[in-house]
Amino acid sequence: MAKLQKSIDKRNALIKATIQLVNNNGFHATPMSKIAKMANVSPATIYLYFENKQDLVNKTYIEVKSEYTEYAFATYNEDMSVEEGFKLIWKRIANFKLKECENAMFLAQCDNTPMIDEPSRQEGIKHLQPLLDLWARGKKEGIIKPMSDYLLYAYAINPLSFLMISQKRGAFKLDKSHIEEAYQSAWNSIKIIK
Amino acid sequence: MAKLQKSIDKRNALIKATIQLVNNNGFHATPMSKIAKMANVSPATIYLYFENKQDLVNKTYIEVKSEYTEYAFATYNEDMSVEEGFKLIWKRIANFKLKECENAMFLAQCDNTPMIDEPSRQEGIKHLQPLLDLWARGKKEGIIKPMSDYLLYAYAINPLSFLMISQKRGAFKLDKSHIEEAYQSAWNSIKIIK
DNA sequence: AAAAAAAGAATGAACGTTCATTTTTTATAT
DNA sequence: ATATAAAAAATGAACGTTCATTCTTTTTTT
Repeated sequence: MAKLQKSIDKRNALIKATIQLVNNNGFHATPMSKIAKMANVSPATIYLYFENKQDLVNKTYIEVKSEYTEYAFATYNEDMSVEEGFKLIWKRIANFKLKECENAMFLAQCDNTPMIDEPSRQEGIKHLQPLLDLWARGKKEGIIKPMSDYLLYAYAINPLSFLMISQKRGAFKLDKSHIEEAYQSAWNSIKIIK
Repeated sequence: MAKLQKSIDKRNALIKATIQLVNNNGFHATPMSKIAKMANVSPATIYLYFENKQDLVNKTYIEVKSEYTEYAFATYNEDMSVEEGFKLIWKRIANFKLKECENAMFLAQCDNTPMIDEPSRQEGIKHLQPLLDLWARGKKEGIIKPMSDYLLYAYAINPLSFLMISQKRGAFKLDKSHIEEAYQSAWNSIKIIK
């Protein structure tokens, strides 16, 4: 395996170009030649950094996913109460989807299509563990509904992806007060109602 | 425009093949030749029924979307109470996603990628009007939170797509009791809590 | 017998990837 | 410091393949 110490820049440019082009055209309509052009690189150069197109997309996915979860959990620690912790993580995720819209869009597309191969998808899922741990604690404490994590995720987190996609399409604008309403809906859907 | 009265069968076979292949491989990895083969038809024959590949996918989307909304609203009428009406529509939608998994998966992929062109997407959205009307009524009656329809949709309906995709990937099985839990979460996220 | 539908083979363009070469960087010797 | 040789990185052009689409011919229907 070659080292390629020099050009992390070039690699980053390729990843960035991939994200933008796939977001706007989909995987099938973004040729390597366009990715190269947008990154100011020869097509052949891509193959010094990635094995092939699939590898480029897989690696891009994993990289963006890490960035996402790192941001989401950056300020969380396990001493917080369940409600407090959830609120914090949720807000960070919402914030990421607003600020890093391109990145978040790319993840959404990957998560909803067969674009990414299965091992890479699994790799991406691992990073969510702290949230699952929080939920486990919440269930034990009788604060969070004793439901499958898939259900919790579907109601607490996934709606943000839909909202972000809608916003990207220009159909609607996600502002501060929407975020607050969304949070209430998310929390109401997973908390135990006394 | 040619009539082609004879072979609605052939057209249906093409639509069905498109759905299956796009579901499993994505748009970019389903060549016309494979669609033709799966439909027992010559590649050239596709062009008697559709203008080109994009048109084939657009038409498939609109057709499946109609089927979906027709099913969703089939037993609903406007005399029902808001809660009753919502529950009914929600359950029909959930049922469709379980029974017509292939179709629902195809819609989810279309809705989350740039696969479909914008006019076709708009066309598909129109069919949801009865649900939006119901929500408008619910807001007026003080039963449903006065939020954007996008937020209501994100929490009440969209999670089902996520659950279906998870199920398709084999990660988890959506059974009767999950559906009930999901319904409660959906309703709790959009109703006004007294 | 004429018209419509379907087929298979053909076409040209686009694509992912590789190849042969050039440019840039690094290491070494003066 | 400078010149030089070796290694690494980058490139543009080229290759082989695949694909969407069309053309010509055959089959089926009217």
